[in-house]
Amino acid sequence: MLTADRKPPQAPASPPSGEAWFSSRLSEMQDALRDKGVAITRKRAKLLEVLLSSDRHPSAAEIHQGVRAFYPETSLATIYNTLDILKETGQVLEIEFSASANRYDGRIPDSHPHLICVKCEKVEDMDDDPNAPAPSDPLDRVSQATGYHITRLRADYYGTCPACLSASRAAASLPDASPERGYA
Amino acid sequence: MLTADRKPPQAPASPPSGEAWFSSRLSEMQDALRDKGVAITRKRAKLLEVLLSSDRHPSAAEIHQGVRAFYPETSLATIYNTLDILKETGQVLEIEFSASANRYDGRIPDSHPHLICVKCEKVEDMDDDPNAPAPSDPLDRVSQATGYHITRLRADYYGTCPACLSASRAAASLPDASPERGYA
DNA sequence: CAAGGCGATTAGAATCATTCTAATTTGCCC
DNA sequence: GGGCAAATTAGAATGATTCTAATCGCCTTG
Repeated sequence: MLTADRKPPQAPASPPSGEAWFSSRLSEMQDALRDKGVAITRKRAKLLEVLLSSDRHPSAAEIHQGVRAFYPETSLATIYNTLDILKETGQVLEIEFSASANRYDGRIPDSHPHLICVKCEKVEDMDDDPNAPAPSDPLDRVSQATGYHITRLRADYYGTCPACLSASRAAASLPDASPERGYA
Repeated sequence: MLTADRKPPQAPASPPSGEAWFSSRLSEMQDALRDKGVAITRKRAKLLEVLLSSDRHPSAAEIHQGVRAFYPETSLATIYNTLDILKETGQVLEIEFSASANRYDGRIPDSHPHLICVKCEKVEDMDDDPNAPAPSDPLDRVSQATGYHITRLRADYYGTCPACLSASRAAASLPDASPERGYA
């Protein structure tokens, strides 16, 4: 269910709302950009607004349109560029799809489960803790709780494997280790 | 449920192995193709073998190489084509990435968690039930259990949202509903 | 106010996995 | 052996994302 309150860590927040939340989250993102040493231009500021104003986890193209409503000269490159910075600073969560455009969550940038409609491509936040006790099949449980007909759970843990960890430790002493391309 | 042989939860799963397992799984896939009414050609048979022989969750290009070792004339289109059929029949799990090639799991085609190294792009099965009781932060828990340094959990539920469900129900009576593109 | 510098921005080209297309081949049924 | 549908192919098309090289805007300093 999509409940509506502050929760302990790991239980992602519900659809956040309210002017107070909005501006505090906005400052957070702006601070992160400032800390990174990049300018908060008008277009970037508008991008943040667009990102926080939508609960539909917009794609880069949708954000582009939103910003262009105010600054028609904005190019897609600027959107991607800024999203990259936000990703680096952990201020936006990128939800990857290979068959369609990636979607971005600026409201709740920490890992949290989503409900993804395979028909209309809606992406919603879910307040379910995937590690909560499971009385029954999780697909059924979530189906009942949400009204979706859930057919698949994607639960993947991203990190650095033991081999790569020791490789980087080695690289820390000896300079010039193998430069590895990853999913980071 | 996730694997045939029971393992203590929360370890990197040892891949299924053994000749018995291999041929039974192979028959399963072949039967699924037959049921679908498609021919099991030599190239397709080889593709299945390649898929089951690797525990690295190969990409389409890697599968292509594997098949080409035996049938050098094989084109990538055939690989994608056959993978599509396998996806439709639920015989292969596609793990989507937007920044690099998708990966395919033919050994365990049902939803299950993966460990994904963001450096070397290794993809491993994990025998963890994400709905098991969580004594602590799941990222820490999985890190300790696996030796990975886990930084992100992607936990997304795919299904059909209530609105699309009633739309299809309507479409069942009245013909000609809106044809919706999705993540299916 | 002028010059210099540097990050931000731009348009368009490049990339790359995946899908499509139209033509060709294969294998099976009669 | 001829015919036919399915399988396969090479190569073109697609589409999101990234890259590139040039330009812009703005701040600082003299």
